[in-house]
Amino acid sequence: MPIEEDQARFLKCIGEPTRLQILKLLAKGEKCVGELASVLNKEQSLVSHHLRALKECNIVKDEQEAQKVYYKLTDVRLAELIIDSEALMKELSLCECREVNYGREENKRTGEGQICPAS
Amino acid sequence: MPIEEDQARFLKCIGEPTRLQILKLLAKGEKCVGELASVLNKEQSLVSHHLRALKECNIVKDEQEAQKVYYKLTDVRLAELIIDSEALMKELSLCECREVNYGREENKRTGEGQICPAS
DNA sequence: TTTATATATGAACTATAAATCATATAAACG
DNA sequence: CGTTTATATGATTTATAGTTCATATATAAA
Repeated sequence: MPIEEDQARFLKCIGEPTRLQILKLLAKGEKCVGELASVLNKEQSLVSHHLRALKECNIVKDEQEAQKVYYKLTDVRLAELIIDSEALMKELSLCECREVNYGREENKRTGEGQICPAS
Repeated sequence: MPIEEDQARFLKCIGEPTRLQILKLLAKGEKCVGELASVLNKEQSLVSHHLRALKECNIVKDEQEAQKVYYKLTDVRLAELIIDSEALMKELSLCECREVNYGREENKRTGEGQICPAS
C-alpha cells in the first residue's frame, strides 16, 4: 500500500489544528515565522516545528529575507483543498465527531503568495 | 480555534493508511467488515476499530443485514475529496515527504453505495 | 566584534493514536 | 439450546506525534 501511506502522511500533516491555522494564514499571503507565532499566540519554537513538518511534506516553501524567513504555500490548490474540505465537513456535520479512543500585513511586498483575499 | 480543531479531526481521520484503503474500497461500493478485512489482509478487530473511528466522524455509515454489517460512505464527495487530494499530492511530489520527528463483489445488491466504477 | 533580533534545532516529556489480544455480543442454523 | 459465523469492545502494549525548554545559528545593527 505505497500510495495510501504517502497520501495519509500528506493528509495527516494538514490535519493538525495549529498547522491548519498556519495554512489558512498562508493562504492569505506569505508570512514570516514571527508573524505567525504572534497572530496565533503560540511559541516561536512550536510554529517553527510545525513549519518544518509542512515543509518536509512540500506543502509550504520558505524564502529567507534578511533575518526573517518567509513561508508560503507551494500551490494554490492546497488552499482550495482546505477550503473544500472545510465546506464538506460542515455540510456533513462532520464537525460533531468525537475523539476516537489566510498577505503579509505590515509589508504587502509583491503580493506574491497571495491566494485568498484578506478578509 | 474551534473550526480548525474539527477540521483537523476530520482530516486526521481520513489521513491514516488503513482507513484510506478502507475508504477507497467503500468508494467502489458498500462492503461488510469481513470483506474489508479479507481484502486488506488485516485482522477483523483492527478493521472494526478503524470503521468505528470513521463512523464517529460521520465519514461512513453502517447498516446491519443478518449477521453482517455493511458500511458505506456517507457522501459521494468524500470519495471525490480523496481522489482530488491524491492527484494533488502526486502532482506536487508531496509523496516524497519524510516522517516529521471503491461495489461489493459477490453480491452487488441494489448498487447502493456505488460511487466509483469497479476498476 | 559585541549585541540584539529572528529562526532553527535537539532532547526530554507528554499526549494521542494504532495494533494486538482476549473476549463479549448477536444473529443464524443445526 | 448449543454451535457456528460475523462483528464489536475493552484493556494493554507499542508507536507516533505534539509541546516545551534550553540553546544553537545566523543575519543585521550599534
